[in-house]
Amino acid sequence: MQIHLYNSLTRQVEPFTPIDADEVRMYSCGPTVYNYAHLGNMRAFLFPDLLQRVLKVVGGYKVRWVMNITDIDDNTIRGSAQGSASWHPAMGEQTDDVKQNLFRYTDYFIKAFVQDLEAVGIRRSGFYEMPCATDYIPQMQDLVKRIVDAGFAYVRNGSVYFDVSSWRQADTYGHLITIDFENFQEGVRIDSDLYERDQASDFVLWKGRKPGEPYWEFEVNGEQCDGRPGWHIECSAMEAELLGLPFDIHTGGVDLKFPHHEDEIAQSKAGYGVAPTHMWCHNEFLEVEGEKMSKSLGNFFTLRDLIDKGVDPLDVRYLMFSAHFSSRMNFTFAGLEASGKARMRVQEYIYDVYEIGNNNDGDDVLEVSELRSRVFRELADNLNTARAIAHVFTFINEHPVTGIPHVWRSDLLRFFTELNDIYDVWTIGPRPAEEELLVPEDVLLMAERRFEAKKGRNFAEADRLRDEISTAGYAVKDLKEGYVIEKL
RNA sequence: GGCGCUGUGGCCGAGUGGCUAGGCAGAGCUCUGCAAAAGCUCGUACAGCGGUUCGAAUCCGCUCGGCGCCUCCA
Repeated sequence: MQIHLYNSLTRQVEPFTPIDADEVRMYSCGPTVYNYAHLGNMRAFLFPDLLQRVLKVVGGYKVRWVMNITDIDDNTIRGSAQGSASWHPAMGEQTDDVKQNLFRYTDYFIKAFVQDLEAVGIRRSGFYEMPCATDYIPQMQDLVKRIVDAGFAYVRNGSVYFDVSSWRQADTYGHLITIDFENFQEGVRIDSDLYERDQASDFVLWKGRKPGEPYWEFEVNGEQCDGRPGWHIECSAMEAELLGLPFDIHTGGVDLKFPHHEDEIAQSKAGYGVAPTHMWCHNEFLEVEGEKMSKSLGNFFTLRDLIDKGVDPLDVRYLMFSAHFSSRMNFTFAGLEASGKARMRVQEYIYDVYEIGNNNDGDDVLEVSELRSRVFRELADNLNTARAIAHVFTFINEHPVTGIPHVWRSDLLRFFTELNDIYDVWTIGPRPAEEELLVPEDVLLMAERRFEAKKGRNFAEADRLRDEISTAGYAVKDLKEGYVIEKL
């Protein structure tokens, strides 16, 4: 099915066609690993996961998906420095080797990050590669040199800066946003690193080494420039190395449009002579309880915070899919709970489908294939998950499983399997056998006594025992014959 | 200040000028000793004002509110 996507570059929805017919190449801006991923991060990573799955399942493409990990920047340096408050005992002892410290620090958060991704159904197997910036230093240095050689960068005190004003004479600077240069150049940009720049608008490609910080040797035109890569250069270099230029789709959060992505475009064009991609897809921000998520407001949540509260991370995944990725989303606990219930309703329906009896009243399977094309059409249309799932619920409402003819069964199962290749929040299989709950003896006994009391129409005693059982953490529910005990 | 986004029923959230998305909550009914669970039924909302139009949540203008980027935050 033809996929349509909103392109931030052209500001419209356009039909998507990969450059190479047999494989879509896609790059996503990943995390800086100095902390646990928060909910906003999860949204920014669930977006490309959804996208690559839709490309595979609905578009029928193979996908080569790369998401970078920024492991060298001010934050990771600060976090791994001697005496850092964010150094975790599990990282081991700090050594005298600052680079060693950096890697121990980032390794810890990379592992945590991958765990978090897996928890919300972003599988490691979905990626072609998750490159760390520090593994591609030579490629970055090569790109920096190319830009210098092309005349669009200059060295100043051991750092290398991109020369925006000379670039503007050669090409456009401001593809993704409209830059007001009058305002821009006079801007109050304070360079806290005390580096000199020709203009406030120039950005750093390579940062000269500072005492006590990790660095890599580098020489530019005879000048010694030992230091570390700037943030933007990482992506430009790794894209070229792992995907080749130009590739098909670049994703990231809206906040990265400027300066990060704009600078990426400028660097790649200046150094490689090619724009990285012609399709930029951005996800909007996540807000919490109607306000921007921030530590000071006390509404800042990592995925781990929620898991600690007993939240099923798959409910988080489902919740993120309930709104369009291009609109801001308001995270609330009520909404999370609603998502959990909605998700379970579909799950129950899937279980029920497995139990469809020999009902041969109908033979028309068209409705299932119509459901499939309706749902997939929405997903193909710029990933409209909200409308897609609405069709599923409409179907469920119109077709209670008890009235479904047996001939629909295999088609429904095939549909839900396909859908779950994208959503990945359900179990496609028969309802699991009633787990033998590890119900304590005394609860079993109380339940049995209650049942006897009930049979003897001693309802007061029955209710009293039910209260006692729920105090113990279990719920007893009556069936036509007998009862079941569930954990609360 | 510059650039841009946004305001939908109790909550979340789709909506391409005309055909009352969907979910959750809530209410009623059925079932039940009572509950729970389940099933059935029920919601005509689009910030305000004005305009364009046969017709506006949707287009235009203004007002009010919220938000983002311009600060190495997804």
